[in-house]
Amino acid sequence: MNIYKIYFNHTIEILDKFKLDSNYNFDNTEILKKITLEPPKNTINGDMSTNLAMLLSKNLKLNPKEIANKLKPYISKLPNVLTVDIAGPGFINITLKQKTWSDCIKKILLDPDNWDKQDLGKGKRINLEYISANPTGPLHAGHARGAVFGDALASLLNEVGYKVIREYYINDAGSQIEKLVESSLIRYDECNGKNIKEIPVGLYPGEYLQEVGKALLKKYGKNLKQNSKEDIFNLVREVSLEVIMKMIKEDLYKLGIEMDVFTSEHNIISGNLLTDILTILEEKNLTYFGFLDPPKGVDPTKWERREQFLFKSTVYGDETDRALKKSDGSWTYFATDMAYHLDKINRTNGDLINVLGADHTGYISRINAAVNALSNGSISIDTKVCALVNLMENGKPIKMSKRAGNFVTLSDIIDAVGKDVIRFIMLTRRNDQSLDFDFKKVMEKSKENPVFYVQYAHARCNSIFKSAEILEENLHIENTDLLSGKDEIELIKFISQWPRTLELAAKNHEPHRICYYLIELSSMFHSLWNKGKDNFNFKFIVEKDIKLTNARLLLVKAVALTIRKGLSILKIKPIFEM
RNA sequence: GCGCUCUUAGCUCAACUGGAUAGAGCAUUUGACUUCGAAUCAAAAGGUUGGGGGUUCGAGUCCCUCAGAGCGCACCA
Repeated sequence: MNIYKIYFNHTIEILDKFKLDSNYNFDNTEILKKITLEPPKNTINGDMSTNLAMLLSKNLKLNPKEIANKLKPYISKLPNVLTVDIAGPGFINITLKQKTWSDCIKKILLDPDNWDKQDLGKGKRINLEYISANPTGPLHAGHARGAVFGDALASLLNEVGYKVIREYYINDAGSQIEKLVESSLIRYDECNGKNIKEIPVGLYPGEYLQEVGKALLKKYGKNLKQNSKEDIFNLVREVSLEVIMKMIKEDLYKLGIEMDVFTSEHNIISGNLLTDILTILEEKNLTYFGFLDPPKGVDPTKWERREQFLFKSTVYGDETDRALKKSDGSWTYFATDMAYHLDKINRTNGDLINVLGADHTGYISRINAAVNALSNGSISIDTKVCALVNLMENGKPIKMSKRAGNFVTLSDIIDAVGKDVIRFIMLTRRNDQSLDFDFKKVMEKSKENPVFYVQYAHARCNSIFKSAEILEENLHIENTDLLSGKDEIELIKFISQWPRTLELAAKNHEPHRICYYLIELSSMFHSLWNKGKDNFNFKFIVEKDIKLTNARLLLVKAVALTIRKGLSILKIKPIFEM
């Protein structure tokens, strides 16, 4: 039950009626795209506001206010309208009867699980690829943001009716895997009692690889190296990946994340997909052997002009064409990634979303071109970029150096502050803005810490039920029209905006909106709570008035319910007692 | 050098994707606990949305330009 949607639909009906009645002849397809019905930013402008008159003014060549006046009678006739005002440059502001709002609480509580359900996705499938960290070591702090962002987005899209596939791409091919194998072998020797001294530069020095060494020793004993070179490589590769992916999965699990699909780059390469993309591209005449211009900034002495096998990504807006094969004839990373995207397209039969780190922004346009070419433009891909996270300790940045080995792992952070705190804080900024994560601040029990602030509001709700000595679920859903205080009604209006917030967050792929909504809802609730301190009449529990108390407790219940809904999308546990 | 992403109050950030007087929190000043949890609340003050142009009924949001920050820039992954 999205009340704003209901009146939005009324507005569209009015447009049709108005067109008919007034004999105006105009094409309203543009207007239908731009028409809005929103809660105004400032509450003095009523409950809902539409820009319809302003949009019509272009077509009718009339002053928007004049049109608004003509529309006014139509809107006044809509159900439960108290007043219609024309304001500013031509906004039509609607105020509904108070009872409409108090009735909302009734509707919400009569169907608490489903009142906010909306089927935007209509069961459509979406493939959401996120994290996809290289399988060469455990996840570190920087991975947390993309992980949480992707996971919250998946959860959010599921909530509004999409069928989301949570996918992780394992980059288990290429030179970094060769280095991993080499590094693992050193650790194997170490476990075998050999003194290994320092790990050579360029290899992976992390001690976590000792786990791989141990696993190798356990599985193959002391004679692993008697196998052929190729066999050793494959055996070590397999065990290394197994051990490290297990670490990664465990860390993700600790963060509340379970992926649906893990796809291996290695498998993509050994399958038929690369010949498939070649067939598609060649059919469209999108490949050629040729030369690329040197990029402007590159040192000319280092530039070597050579012929390459290229994909015409410029056809789809990329800045330059991209190489598909290396000079030794093997496929480039981009080519296999293209094949991987074809794989996703085939399996998903729906749109794609990629969540990347900020250091991969330069990669987006070529992937867009690839998806466009491979799907004939029928599949859309949205790439969300997560900006940097600055780890701080009490306002000062924590210096990390991979070489010195003192980088903070994801597991460290989870152990330090808990998964719920990480999940919330990582979403308190838009994804494309960099974010400070301060270990001290996120653990603070004060308003400065938004997780605490929201949880505290929820705990307070619960505390009221305890004081009233009634269980939330035993409240009778009646007398809601006793909710008549200005702040009570404002709070109800804000709760009524919840489905709208969900919709906006889902459509724009912006889960941070959920966090901001919850913070504001909590703020309104805390405020109302304190009203009762200034004035006895505003307390939720009014000793001598059971009916009024019941009505107010229903409002509190709706607040608690909405906080829980929001948190559950973020996969955060609500706290009932601090 | 080229491209992408950014720049909003002293600080950290929002702003319903083009809407009305740009909103919060910190910090500052001042108030509210014999009463449902003061871990909270109320109020004041704080702005030429980096500068300059343009598009239109209307711009933080779109276009151009300049300045600054971050990231990326032929076979790596």
